[in-house]
Amino acid sequence: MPDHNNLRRDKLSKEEILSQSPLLSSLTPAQLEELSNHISLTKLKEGETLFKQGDEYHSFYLVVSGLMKLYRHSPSGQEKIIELEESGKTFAEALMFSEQSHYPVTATAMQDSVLYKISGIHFRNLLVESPETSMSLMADLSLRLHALLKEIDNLSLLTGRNRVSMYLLDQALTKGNEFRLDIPKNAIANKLSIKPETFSRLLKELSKRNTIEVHDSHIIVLDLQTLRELAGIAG
Amino acid sequence: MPDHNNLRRDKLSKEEILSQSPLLSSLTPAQLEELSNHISLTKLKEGETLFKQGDEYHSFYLVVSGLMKLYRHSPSGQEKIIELEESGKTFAEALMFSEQSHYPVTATAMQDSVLYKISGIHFRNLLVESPETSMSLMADLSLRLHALLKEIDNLSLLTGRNRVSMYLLDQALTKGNEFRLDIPKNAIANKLSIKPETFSRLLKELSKRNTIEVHDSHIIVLDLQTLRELAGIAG
DNA sequence: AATAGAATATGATTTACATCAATTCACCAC
DNA sequence: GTGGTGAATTGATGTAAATCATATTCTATT
Repeated sequence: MPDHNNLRRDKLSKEEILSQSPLLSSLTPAQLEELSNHISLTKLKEGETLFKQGDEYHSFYLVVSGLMKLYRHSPSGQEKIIELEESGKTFAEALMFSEQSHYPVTATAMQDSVLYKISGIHFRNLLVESPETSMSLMADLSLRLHALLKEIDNLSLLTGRNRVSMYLLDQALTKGNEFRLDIPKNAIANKLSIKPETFSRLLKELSKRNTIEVHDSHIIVLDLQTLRELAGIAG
Repeated sequence: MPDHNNLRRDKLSKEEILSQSPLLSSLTPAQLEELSNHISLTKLKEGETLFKQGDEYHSFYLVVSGLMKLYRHSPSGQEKIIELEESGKTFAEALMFSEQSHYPVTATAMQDSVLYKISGIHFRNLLVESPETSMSLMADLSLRLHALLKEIDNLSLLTGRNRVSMYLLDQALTKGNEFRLDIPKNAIANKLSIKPETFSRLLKELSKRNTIEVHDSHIIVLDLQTLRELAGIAG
């Protein structure tokens, strides 16, 4: 319901959409024009898989609309969501450097999605000619590294309870004290590296403590302070 | 008098040592010469701390000799080793992009160590003129990204038992079936995100199953196949 | 409306660890 | 030697979360 942006987006030209991405915004119009020939539109229905972990790399992607789930398979058949990419985000661009590389994750659409598919080789060539772009890409990579470091912290240093609190806190701070969980609960649980059952129990526990109120996916935060404490600071 | 090696080392020019690093190898002699003015030698005794998590960023480092431990602090005072860097490796180079940035980890010497300290800003300026170097830096960043992704996998998908097996397997494959643990056991445990007690118990368990033999830090792998299975494949 | 199939919720049980505590051992200073 | 500090081991106990099992929705499709 809330997403007016997507409708707007469809009216924009390829170049306009592309230049909204931090990764591509430092390209000159000429460069963008040139690259544009090696960019194509990809549409996916919910549940469709774009590429699989281990597939040979050729392109990276920009999410125009929809929601992509990037996840890894373990040998035992479990999966772990690494990232959920929403409109405006690029993913799998880190791979264009290692010549002969393979996707380290599987990418599947969680909603009907529209993506731009951008040729890794051609973008790479562009980088060689545009130090500016290289710089901004490197800055982006460095940001991601930070985010992953923090994720490792969370996994190894915090409990599931901490992570759930942190997630709710984060949502409350960006969306206000009353909000909807916009992703299915089992996906959230996975992202937080706990089982859906545990997620459910933890939500219930927080309700009982009167820290939050839960009505299906509608959440009301009653006690931000407690949530902060349960999150283990760090926010 | 007897120690020719060290004398030799000292005879290697700064440039020669530096150019062995993948990150610096694509610089032209002139560029390297120029950068050289912004590189200095740093010596650390075992236990000394180079920089702390949160310190303001100014330089990245190349390990000439020794062993550096990079770790993060949790609010509750725990620490988690993110990386152990040995000779030839560079670290903290991902930060040179964000202007006003801070080290995301603490770096402490685990042995007496010698490092080159390389000015982030100056190196960054060089990148503009050296697309090749940018590429290799981006490849490096992208590798690290992968490594962290894998670490996240390990933490969320595998058990401590899996990780210990994987660690031993890895050691066995690189050093042979009989090897020494070259890092204190408590540091290994930390790297694997388990407690030293648990590490000890798991080693014992593997001994009992006749998968390995343990004599203090001397390990003999008896059954590589079992180790492989316990590691959950993936190696 | 009827039924199948997900996603959720709740309960009972098990598991892998952490935690707490005590002991031994090695290494170093004096 | 004596004592001290810190690493490693071993044991007893506690606990978070997974697992297994069963309801309870909720949604989608015919």
